[in-house]
Amino acid sequence: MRVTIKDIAETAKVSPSTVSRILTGQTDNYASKTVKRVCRIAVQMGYQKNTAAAELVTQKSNVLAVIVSETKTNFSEEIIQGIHSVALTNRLSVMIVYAGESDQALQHQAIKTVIERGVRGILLLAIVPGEENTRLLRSSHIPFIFLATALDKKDLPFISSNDFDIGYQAADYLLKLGHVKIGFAGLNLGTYVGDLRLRGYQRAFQKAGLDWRKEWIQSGRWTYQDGVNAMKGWGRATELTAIIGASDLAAIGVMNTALDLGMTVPDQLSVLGIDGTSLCHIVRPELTAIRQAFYEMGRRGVQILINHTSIKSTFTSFDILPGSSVTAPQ
Amino acid sequence: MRVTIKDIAETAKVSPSTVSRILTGQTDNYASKTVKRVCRIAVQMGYQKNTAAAELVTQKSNVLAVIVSETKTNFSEEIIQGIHSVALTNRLSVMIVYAGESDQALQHQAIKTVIERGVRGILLLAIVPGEENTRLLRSSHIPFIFLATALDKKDLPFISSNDFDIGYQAADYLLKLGHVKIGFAGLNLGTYVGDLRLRGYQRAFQKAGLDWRKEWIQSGRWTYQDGVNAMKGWGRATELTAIIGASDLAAIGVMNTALDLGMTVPDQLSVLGIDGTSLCHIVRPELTAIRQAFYEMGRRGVQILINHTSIKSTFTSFDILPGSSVTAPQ
DNA sequence: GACTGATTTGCAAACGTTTGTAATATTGAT
DNA sequence: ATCAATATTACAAACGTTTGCAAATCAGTC
Repeated sequence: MRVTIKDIAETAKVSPSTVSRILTGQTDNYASKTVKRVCRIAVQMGYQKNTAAAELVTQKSNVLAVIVSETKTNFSEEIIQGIHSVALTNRLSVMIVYAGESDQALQHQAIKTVIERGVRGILLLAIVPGEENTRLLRSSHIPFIFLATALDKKDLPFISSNDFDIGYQAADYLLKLGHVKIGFAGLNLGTYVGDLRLRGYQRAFQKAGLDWRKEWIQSGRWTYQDGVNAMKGWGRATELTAIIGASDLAAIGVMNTALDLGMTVPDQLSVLGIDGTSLCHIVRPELTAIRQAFYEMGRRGVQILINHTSIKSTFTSFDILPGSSVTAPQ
Repeated sequence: MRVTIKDIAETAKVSPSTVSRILTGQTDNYASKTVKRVCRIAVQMGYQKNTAAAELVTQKSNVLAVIVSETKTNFSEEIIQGIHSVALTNRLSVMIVYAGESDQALQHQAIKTVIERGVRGILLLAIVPGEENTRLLRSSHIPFIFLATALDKKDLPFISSNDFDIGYQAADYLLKLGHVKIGFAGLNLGTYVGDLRLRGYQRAFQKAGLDWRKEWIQSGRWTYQDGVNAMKGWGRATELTAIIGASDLAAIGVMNTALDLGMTVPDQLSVLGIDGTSLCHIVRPELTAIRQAFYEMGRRGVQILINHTSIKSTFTSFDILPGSSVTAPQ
């Protein structure tokens, strides 16, 4: 029912190939009056290109796929905005597919869907792939890159912060302020990222010639609730004078719970977040945090995928987002 | 270079049509040993269906398009999750395209993109379309529906809350608690939604036999900053005893600013949000809010689009999300 | 008016799948 | 062995676009 290139060709008294070339902008070899007429008729008839047909014959698509984990962190949005910004200037569409965080079946489904669509590139957000899904990605010969999560396997390309450095800098920042008993809440231990951040934290203590204790580390899965639980566990009378939240949400969980327990932040307890998302500004006191370059991750990810250079892992930088939740120990 | 249905057909010594039918699950009319063999070979050869080709011939796609406004509200995520949940069970993919909030050119671009892709349905999030884009949508004959924003034009289908009722209930809730001087911050006046909420607010006053004053209404664009500005404008010595934020963010802006001014919430000033997103839980005091059924909007939107019944506007219900930011006047 | 060269346009194949219809193979009864 | 009925598979067209190459048209020159 839709009007096709053929219909236009007929009413314009030219061949379909002429219409096609004109509509795709190859107007150089055409008389300008033909170009005008064809364009006018196309608009008049309400022509809409059939992308499926075009992609079929050209064997390529203008869609970027983003596979997002369901995880309840909140930085995805920022990354996706970065992705969109570059996609827009390159006339690429973005298709977003959700996959469970570690549900390999859902992941598989998502990856398969986008491969079958022959997308131009695949960006995987905060996703840790299993063996089989790694194979699937590779076999597709579609460029792909992982964002916001470093990976164990050295041959999978990713863009993320250096998590060891994050752990190190977070601890170092507090140590330099004079804190010596520093908690770490909500870390997902057992994951590559979680373990790295912890090692960075430990290294900072080592460099400072100080000891850390096991009970200062409360693991979890980066969530608000993990922060709440950690703080409840330590309790009001804790020896800790500063706490690092493994994510902004975890940090806010810690902070709110501390406040609920009747403690003051930052005077009695300093709280430092990791991520530096917009949440930091809307809580009181404003959260001081290690700010990751999420927007930049998204931008760079797309750029790497569409430049046909080799796809290699890189780190984005991070800095301190100043707030009011951290101070020197009183 | 990718392995096609033909390749499978050759190695399996059957015709392409056999392979196609088997791979699409029409196994009823095939000998089970053929089915087994074909499936095995397909997997072995690493076959991935070419969706573009399939969509071209079947003339339909399994993609739902979501057009999202860039606006800095934060409920989109919840709606999108609702959309995904229904999409998943119906084996539909979701393509998300960003468009400016009221930039008609960007909107046009986004709509055109998804139409050209022949998507199965279009969901427009918090978008107010212009004349031309309305025509474009209509002419495509693709089912579409607007979410989270009611529309002036009676013939455009939407799913949203009844904004008049929201304004009414928000004011009524505070009036019933005994407040009589109630502010309203961040409303985007001049938009259909903003005006409706204000009229609801006014009606509640009227019903209570009370008067409201113009300077109690501070317009804006639903943002955090608008809340901040409104509260700064009223100042510490305001006569107001309660304030409605036009969005959660606006309410939080009001609340934080009030706290920064040295006021206490809710004792000196009650603050009520509109939306009821997850933000309400992470601020202190927890924000009491009118909670809209965003997840439900997403779910219902998809259901309406894929059931081939007529697409009509409906309202979703809302309720009060209890928090600690509202109390009776002291 | 024929020839040249440049400009403009058309032909036809191809992309990989689906599907209506036709063809073939199989089975069981005679 | 023959036949009918059924179970299984193959043929071929179609979807709407792009694109290499060939064809047609045109302007200018002799």
